[in-house]
Amino acid sequence: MNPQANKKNKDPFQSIKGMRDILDEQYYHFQGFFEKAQEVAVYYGFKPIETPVVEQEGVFTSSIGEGTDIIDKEMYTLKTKGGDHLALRPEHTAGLMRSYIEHGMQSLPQPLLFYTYGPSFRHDNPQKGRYRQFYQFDIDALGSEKSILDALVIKTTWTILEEAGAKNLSVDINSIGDKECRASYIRELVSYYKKNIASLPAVDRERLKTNPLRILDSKEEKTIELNQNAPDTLSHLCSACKKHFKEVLEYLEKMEIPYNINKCLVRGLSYYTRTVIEIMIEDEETGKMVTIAGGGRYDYLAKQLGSKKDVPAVGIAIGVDRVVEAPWFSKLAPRIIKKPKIYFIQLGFDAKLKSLNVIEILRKGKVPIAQSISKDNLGAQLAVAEKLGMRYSIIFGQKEAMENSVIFRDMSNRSQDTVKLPNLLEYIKNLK
RNA sequence: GUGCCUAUAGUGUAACGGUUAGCACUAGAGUUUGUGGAACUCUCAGUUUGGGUUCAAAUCCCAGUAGGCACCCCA
Repeated sequence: MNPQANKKNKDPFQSIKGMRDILDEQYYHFQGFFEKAQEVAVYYGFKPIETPVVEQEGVFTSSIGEGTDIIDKEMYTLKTKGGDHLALRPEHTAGLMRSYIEHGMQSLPQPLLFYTYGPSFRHDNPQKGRYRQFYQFDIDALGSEKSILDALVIKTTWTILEEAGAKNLSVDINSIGDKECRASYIRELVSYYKKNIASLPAVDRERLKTNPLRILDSKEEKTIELNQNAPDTLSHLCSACKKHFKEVLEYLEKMEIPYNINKCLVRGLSYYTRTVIEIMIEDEETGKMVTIAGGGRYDYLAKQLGSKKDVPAVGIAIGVDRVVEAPWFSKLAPRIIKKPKIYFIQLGFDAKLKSLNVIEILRKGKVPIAQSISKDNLGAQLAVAEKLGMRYSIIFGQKEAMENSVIFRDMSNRSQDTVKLPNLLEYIKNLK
């Protein structure tokens, strides 16, 4: 068998690996979360923005950085018939900054606070809470290097997550410095690892060449041991970075956000500077800490995207799939779902014909209802209404259809009135 | 990209290598049903895909695909 020929055996109509349909309850969970997140973001002064899902490949390669896994093996790239090299966004930040530069937003009063959300794409192997098409909610503050913005972004994210039901969140924070101090720090770090290269596992030797900072959050036991005595970023910060970091921590204390300085916290993306953040929560099943939001400051990204001036900025992305699937998620209901108090029961063909008119009256009167169009008998339908916890039901049968009226039944005391259709809205209004 | 585990109607499940792949729920058609969780009748629908072993494969073997878990990486 030729294994290459087998590759073509894929069912052409099957949904692709790592991608899924979002339906029913789950759809509402996403929608409910996005509504709540927007509400909080707007409250803190963030404005909505939406950038395209596809960008020129260069937007991501030059910002996220070649040598990172995201670019080297996880990005969905495509070539158009016209020969353009495009890519599905692997995250929101690069596109957001591209938009800022392209629209000359430097000339607006700074900073600009944005939120954005939607799908991103990474060609990664799926596992729990991890899909190839995944959803992020991003909070970003562009155009200022003030430390209060780092704190504001954290605070906003924190609040969104708490409103979504998260308890006992933990914030890991670190500073990886700027161009003043980072280069010399990395040099020192590299020389430290080189000195101890004998006890450095193979994976991390590889990282020493590609991205030495990442050795700091290695999971290799030997490396973790080694990292205890590794030079840490904080003591190598230049005075400006040190001050910035200290201020961020002060703000967090004022806002009563508990944080944990994690000297081994670094970021894989090459555009990060100074503050790096990760917000984690304990997974109730495994007891492990799971990252549900992450981000940091990216003061140099703008220049990498062709801006003549630096645009200091800071942002965090929430992994929405992980939030919505978590057992603690409070299943926020979207606003379009109104919880009805009235159950509409219809009996017989004539009633069904006319029932649409009755429903239209109720809809215009903004009275939310639930209804059954099944042909169950009256008793069964009343039972359903009972089960759904309806306070009232409207019974509309042959007789009522003839008489242009409905029976309005109070489920709690089983009393009922016959109400003429023209008086129905008035009658309902008087109930409340 | 790597490793381990898994795959039977829409869902949940059953079937020693051996009859026509069974059951429940759901769905659809119908009968009955005018006041608090109805009954009955009928119907649709399945062995993930491709190979192999065998007289015989849902069952054993190989590969593909998808899902789960872990690594890598990351939100």
